[in-house]
Amino acid sequence: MTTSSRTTAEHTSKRVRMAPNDRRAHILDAAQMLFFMRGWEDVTIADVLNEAGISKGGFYHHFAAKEDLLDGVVERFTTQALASAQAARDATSGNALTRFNAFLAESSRWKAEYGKQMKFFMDVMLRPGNDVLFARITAAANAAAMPVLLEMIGQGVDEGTFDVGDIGLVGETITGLAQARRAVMQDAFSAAENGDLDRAVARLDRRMVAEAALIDRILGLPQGSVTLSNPAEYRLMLDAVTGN
Amino acid sequence: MTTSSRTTAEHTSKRVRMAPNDRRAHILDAAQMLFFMRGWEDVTIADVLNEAGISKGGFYHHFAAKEDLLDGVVERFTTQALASAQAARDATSGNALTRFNAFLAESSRWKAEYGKQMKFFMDVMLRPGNDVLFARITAAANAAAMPVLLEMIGQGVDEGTFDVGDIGLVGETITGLAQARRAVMQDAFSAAENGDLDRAVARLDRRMVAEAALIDRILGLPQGSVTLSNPAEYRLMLDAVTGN
DNA sequence: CCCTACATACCGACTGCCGGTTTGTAGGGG
DNA sequence: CCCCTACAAACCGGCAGTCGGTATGTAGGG
Repeated sequence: MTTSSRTTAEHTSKRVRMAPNDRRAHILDAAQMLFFMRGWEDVTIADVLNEAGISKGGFYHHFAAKEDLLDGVVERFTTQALASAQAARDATSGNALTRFNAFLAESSRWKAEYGKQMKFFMDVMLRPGNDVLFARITAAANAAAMPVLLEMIGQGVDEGTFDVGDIGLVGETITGLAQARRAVMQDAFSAAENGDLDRAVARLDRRMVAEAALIDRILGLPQGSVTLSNPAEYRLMLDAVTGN
Repeated sequence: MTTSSRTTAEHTSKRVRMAPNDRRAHILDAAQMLFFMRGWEDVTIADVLNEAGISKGGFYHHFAAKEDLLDGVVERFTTQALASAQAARDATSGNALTRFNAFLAESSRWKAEYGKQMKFFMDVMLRPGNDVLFARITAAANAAAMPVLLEMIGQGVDEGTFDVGDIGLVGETITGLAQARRAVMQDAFSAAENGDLDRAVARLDRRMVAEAALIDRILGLPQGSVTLSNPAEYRLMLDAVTGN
């Protein structure tokens, strides 16, 4: 009934003033949605303007360039994505392995919860031409996750739980694993879409088990220490896709 | 004095007919040089036209789009880069470890030989905004190197030399290492440019030793099996930079 | 309490440039 | 001689970014 709160555009052409932070967030919402659906190169400023229901001048009052939008979206998204996992790590006491596993578990849970959006995400990321978006997001995510990772590995080394050569290298390798996982993810997603949910879950789980075993080696842990397998959550996440 | 063979542009506007393959290569030369110096987004078709001394019509007669240029350059470059290493592997007989080390050694030698171009390469790749170029090249290089890697790992597993869980995952992890190395490389390059060659060599060598140790673990080999350290070559490569 | 002066959010026509297309032409092999 | 291919050059549509101007507050003096 009120004049405000339109979900999509529909120019009222009435000028609405907002607090800078709110407007920024509002524009970022529109941009993020478009980027995740259609990628970076395919989305024009005009699209964002239309979606956000704002003018060009208004936009450029809050953002210096199209690139700024990317930075903003990427930062918000990665911060969000990491926050819960980091909190889980902080809330867990005990030795490094326990905390590391808590971190991984919460990270996995987050992905399952946002399964549907992850599907869009993955779909778009995989399309060639969207290397930019993907590179930016993974780079930002890695940069954000790295100190968290290193702190845990450092604790493990201090405790004598972990046996590691170059800590930084190990951190990079582990984030590299998550990065390389995207191909498998895409595979699983498409399998799930074709109705073969069991196969999709199995494929993802097989990958995660292999990754866990590799990380055990890398950290100098006995096999079975790191737990990454959680078929139930994979099923949840992949199911969210088919349920559309 | 002759009308032909200008190194840079200077329109003669005289029509010169070339065999398609030659012209293609000629354009790729110009494009590669520009891309490596200024990146992908910053180079316009007009720049390439100017550098190659050809018209737009001529260009689009040989390439369907700007993207095609990227593909062409990337493919040529990665093929070149991998060829010698692959040949070294093929020429070496013996167990998997021996062949793997031969492969790594030749790959390193190639980088040392092309040190100067590598410097440009790294410089450009590191600049934000060139994610596309970097992503494409690494993706292509990984794709090209993967079968070669997998063949060797497979042999090692069959022989019982290697102890590996998921072969594909191991391959991805190893290529991931090379990918993550770029930051260290950039560090070393800039240190070398500031005259601190010893420090640069030491830093790179330290990284390579750590990588080798990690790969030992990943492949289930005793420490010291995989050799990646070669300070003399690092010095050669880094020296080529300062010698400019 | 209101009016003025100023700051800031916002608008929309306009521009320069860039990737790509179309139409025209030279020139060498058959 | 001629025709097909390699090339030239004018042209086009669309995009990111700019700029002069307008609406919406807000602070402070009378």
